[in-house]
Amino acid sequence: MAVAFVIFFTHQDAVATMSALNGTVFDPDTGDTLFIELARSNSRRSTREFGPYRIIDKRTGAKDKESLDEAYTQYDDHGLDEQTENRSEGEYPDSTFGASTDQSVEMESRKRKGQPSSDEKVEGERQPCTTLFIANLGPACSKEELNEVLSKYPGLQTLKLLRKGGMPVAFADFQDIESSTEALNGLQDTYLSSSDRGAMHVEYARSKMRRA
DNA sequence: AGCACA
Repeated sequence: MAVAFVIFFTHQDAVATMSALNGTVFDPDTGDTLFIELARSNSRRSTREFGPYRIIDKRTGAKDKESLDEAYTQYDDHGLDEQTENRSEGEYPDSTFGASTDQSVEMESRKRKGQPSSDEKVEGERQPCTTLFIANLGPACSKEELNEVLSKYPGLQTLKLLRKGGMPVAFADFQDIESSTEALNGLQDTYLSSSDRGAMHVEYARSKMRRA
């Protein structure tokens, strides 16, 4: 029995197509009908693959289950970009269809032990960078106050305080990663006198600050 | 958890 996975752009499209095609006789000789249901987890695809649909059929003559696992393993290895995926944690079950390959089983067990695997970023930690992102600032926080605290650390170059939207956040750029790391470690979980909440939260910024 | 500027 062959198995196929089809990706749709929207959930609605998938459901509509499913109800339209379910039960369709596709082999007039045997009277076999299509059986369609929503997959247990989404196919994972890279953003590069948008546009015309692609057919992926990597069966090598092995039995269906094994060949599908193999196809999924290759598919997963191809250009997967977790960050650009519009997926929130827990929206889908942790185990995908391909989770029975040795590699993903190994990854699953590492996840449970809280260890990063080779091709997985450490949760909550970002790539070191000269720019720091500072959050959990109170509404009364001023640029002057922040500057006072930040300039205790050598190498501070630029400080920006953003107040648009909700609570203010700040970006602080340092001379080099050594300096920004010193400041990050020193300032993490420390309090500003203006704060009406918890301590500052400092991380490496997602992207380095661009100087004019 | 919240990440802009060019």
